[in-house]
Amino acid sequence: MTQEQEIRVRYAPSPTGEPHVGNIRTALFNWLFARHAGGKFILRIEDTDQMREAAGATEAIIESLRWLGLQWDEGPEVGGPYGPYIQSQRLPLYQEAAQHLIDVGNAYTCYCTPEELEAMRKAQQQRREPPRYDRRCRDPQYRERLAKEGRTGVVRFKTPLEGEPIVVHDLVREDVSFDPATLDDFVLLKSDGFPTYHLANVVDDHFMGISHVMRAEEWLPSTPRHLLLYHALGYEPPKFAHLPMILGPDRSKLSKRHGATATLDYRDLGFLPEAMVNFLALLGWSLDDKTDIISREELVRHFSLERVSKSPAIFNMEKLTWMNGVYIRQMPGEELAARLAEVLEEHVAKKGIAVEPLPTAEALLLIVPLVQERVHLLAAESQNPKTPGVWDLCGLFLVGLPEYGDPPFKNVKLPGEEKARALEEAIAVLEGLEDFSHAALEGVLRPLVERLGLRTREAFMLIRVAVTGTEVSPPLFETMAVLGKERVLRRLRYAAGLVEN
RNA sequence: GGCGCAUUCGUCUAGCGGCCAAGGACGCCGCCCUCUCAAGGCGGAGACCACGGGUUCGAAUCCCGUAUGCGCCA
Repeated sequence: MTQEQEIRVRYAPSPTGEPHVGNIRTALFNWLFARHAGGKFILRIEDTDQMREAAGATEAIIESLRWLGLQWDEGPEVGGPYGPYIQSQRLPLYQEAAQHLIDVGNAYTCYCTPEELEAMRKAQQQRREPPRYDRRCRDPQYRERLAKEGRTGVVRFKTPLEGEPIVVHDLVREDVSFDPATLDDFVLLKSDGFPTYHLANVVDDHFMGISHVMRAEEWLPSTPRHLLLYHALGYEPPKFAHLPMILGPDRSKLSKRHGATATLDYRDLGFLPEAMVNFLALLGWSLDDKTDIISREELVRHFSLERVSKSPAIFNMEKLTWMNGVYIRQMPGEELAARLAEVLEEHVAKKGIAVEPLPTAEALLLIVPLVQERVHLLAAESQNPKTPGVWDLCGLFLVGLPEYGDPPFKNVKLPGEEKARALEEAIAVLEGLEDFSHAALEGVLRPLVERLGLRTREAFMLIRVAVTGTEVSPPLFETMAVLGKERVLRRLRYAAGLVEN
């Protein structure tokens, strides 16, 4: 009974929309568990709810998994020995199972109409009874009378009316017991011949040889039904682990209201898959008391269900953003340059901005040292001033003249004539400068500031705004060096003109 | 309403009976570095471990209630 069994786990989403981060976290844990144990990770599409199916959802699921690098060993697109891996293509299996249960007396056809069920429910509520199916179609005579009216029915499971508590041996929550008397005769097959989740997942998990079912905690209450089904069908049940949910900031189940929730939204916001995996792994699992940055390989090496926490977690975007910055800073310069180039190219094309050096990876390589530790998100623009977008950081290196504020030197606390004089002096000094390296620039500008009797802080802010258009930029001399003599002088002259007015 | 799960700083968490007058991280505040921002360094505020009872020489850790939150059923 407890013979060595291959570890086979599955991620079984319904294609009802783009998978949100809580959903994909379940996929991650399954993937980590499989990789850790050297087992198989299977993708199965549970598309038996025709009403809720959304166009493109399966593609979004696949894209999300691919983005995060969660490769599946069996499933759509890759096949496998237990296919098909799409439930709507496995209908005969469920119908056979349902028929078998009818044959052995563990299920029956129920011909009650939705209206009758609704009326039943209302009556129960008035009598302050728990609303559930009253099993009237268990009576063969009653049932057959309805059948003669030509009604189509559903197949219901014959739940034991009483008995020993059903105990779920959950790998995360220990033993959880349920009183069978609280369960009703749930539906196995709907009138359209499609199975319910309960039947389909039990049948599939059995035939696909799933050893461990790891799913969100919301499924825990239906697990006793599944156990009953396993036994009635003569299947050996898998081991169960119910994972804590991920909640929105208001502590309710994550939903569209909470802003970005779809996994792919995070890609579009400029998050790296490595950071996402790291962050998601730590939402409900931890290695020890100090590890926050952990590679995919280390996660695989250390992942275990014992260290999965029981309580739900709130998705904290600020921490994710910080973590993303950590990964960006760790990135090799060439790689960052290529990623920045990608983002900038698209942005420039979309906005129709004229750029002087084209944002190629090669051109960006010069800029990378100046922006790497300032980039938190690989997206062109950002709503948050604390985490500027790539364009905000790099744009000034790519345009002929930057955009100046209005008024341009609002926060430079120097009288107008002082500004003009300082800029003219700077232009004069720089015109004569052959070597435009940052060291050389510093070598002439610091003495200049001293000669003019200005405070370095104010003087350099003046030049910064003149050269970059903004009060926040990478270090001045490095920035000027990258821009080059010609562009720096052009900007200084333009800015001097602005001051005159 | 019934059933179930959960409950340690704002957030993610460490803690599986004494090492905890509770540790780390994000965020926040201050200082340092400094031409601005960022990064980095240092420091700080922040959790009577939901509450109430037990058990024990000793409880955040075990047990029982209560409360709250969440989920499932319809």
